[in-house]
Amino acid sequence: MSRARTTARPGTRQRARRGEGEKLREEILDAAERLVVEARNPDAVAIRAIAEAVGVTPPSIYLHFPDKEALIFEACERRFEEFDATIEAAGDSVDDPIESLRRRGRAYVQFGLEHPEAYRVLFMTGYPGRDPSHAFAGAGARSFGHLVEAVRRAMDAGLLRRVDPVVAATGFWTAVHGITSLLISMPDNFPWPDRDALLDHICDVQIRGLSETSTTDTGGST
Amino acid sequence: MSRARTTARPGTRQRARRGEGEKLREEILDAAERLVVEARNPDAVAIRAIAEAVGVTPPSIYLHFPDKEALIFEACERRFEEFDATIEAAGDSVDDPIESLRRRGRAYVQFGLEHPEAYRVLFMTGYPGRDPSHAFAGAGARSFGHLVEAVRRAMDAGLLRRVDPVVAATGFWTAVHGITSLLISMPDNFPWPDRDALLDHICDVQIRGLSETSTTDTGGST
DNA sequence: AGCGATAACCTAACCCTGTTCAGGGAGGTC
DNA sequence: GACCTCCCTGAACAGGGTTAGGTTATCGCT
Repeated sequence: MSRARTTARPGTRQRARRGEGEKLREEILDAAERLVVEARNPDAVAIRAIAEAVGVTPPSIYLHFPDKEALIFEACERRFEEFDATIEAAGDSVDDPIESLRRRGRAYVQFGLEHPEAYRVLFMTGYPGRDPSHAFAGAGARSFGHLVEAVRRAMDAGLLRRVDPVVAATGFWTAVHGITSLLISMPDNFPWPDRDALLDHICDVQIRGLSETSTTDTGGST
Repeated sequence: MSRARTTARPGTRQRARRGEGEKLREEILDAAERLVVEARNPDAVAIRAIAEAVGVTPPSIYLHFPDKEALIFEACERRFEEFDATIEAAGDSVDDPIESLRRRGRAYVQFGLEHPEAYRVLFMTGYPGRDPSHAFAGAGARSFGHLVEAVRRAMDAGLLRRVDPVVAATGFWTAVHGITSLLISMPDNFPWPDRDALLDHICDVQIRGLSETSTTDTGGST
């Protein structure tokens, strides 16, 4: 209960036994995630601070991670599985495919807002040149596949227009990402309308926009 | 045409005359914007590099900007006016309020992708504690006001459902921001569907979702 | 013309950062 | 006990943002 977690002199930590070198790796990831959450800003947490929190010297970090960016990314990436599971649970909590989609959207936003640092690192801070595609090829692709299936189920039930499910799912994703990321990155005093009303509206527009037979025939552009 | 723009020894620059101290400020902003675009990453451009590009020493920068973040933000903020004007022009290029909204959406995404660094700084990199609200209270609020009016016009023409125009405009904004920001920050090899088809779909869903009398009655969610 | 005031800028340094290189010390094996 | 190997340090490098204090050029004024 009273473990000294915030600081630890190097040497404090008990050296890992032989063959248990990976133990330090996990401790580093734990500390990194914790510090990122506390600082509410990945750039503000220093490698030295992470090392100190673990009770180890900075170079030890580089025995397990190529650079800081990879470490931070991996620390945040671990939330990805939980992210997917949370959304799936929300989606499975109801039978109606439409309501299921709505709950998925709400769960997505809620999870993002509950883990803004991880969400930011995963979805908002990719720079050209950097390539964390493995993350999106793994847990990300799986999670996206779940969304596609949810959309497809609604289509099969005749509740949504038959468009390309992948395009529809991508559009749904970008919509919920839009509000999530803006809620995270806009200044605290940004003049948002009522949040719940806005979220309801956004999900509503998605569902309506994907539904059958709207009155306005959306003709081609140009 | 052959001005040495990339480097300049301090002292190279001719000292501004009395009362023209603000000249350096503009030169700094120009250099900062140029370097950010070249580096495609705001964090990668150093104050020292900006100073050198202008032909001045680093401390001179702090005579005009409180810190690096403020400098970079202001350099990117200057695009905001142009952003608004571009969207307005696109929206005014057609009479039909619905098609006008669609063109606004497309113009928004296009502008964001043409100025990804500025877009990122303005809309994707706000951290809690940082407060650039003046930007959104100025050009941002004006631009958003234009969008609200465009939505209201479509409602007045009986083409959109009568919901709160501010909520509808906010939802529209978050939608186009969603795809814009993800196209900017996802890895280059991310498996996007066809971009044009996706953008058309997204605008389509927004329009349909805001239109009158969809078949599915979207009941309240708990 | 000369002088002081002051705006405009520079010199030098501080402290912190990510990262590297070479070395030391504990655990297990013979 | 000797040795080897894995786990980790000590010390340093190169570069970053930022600051305290000094220097220079310009301009109004006499």
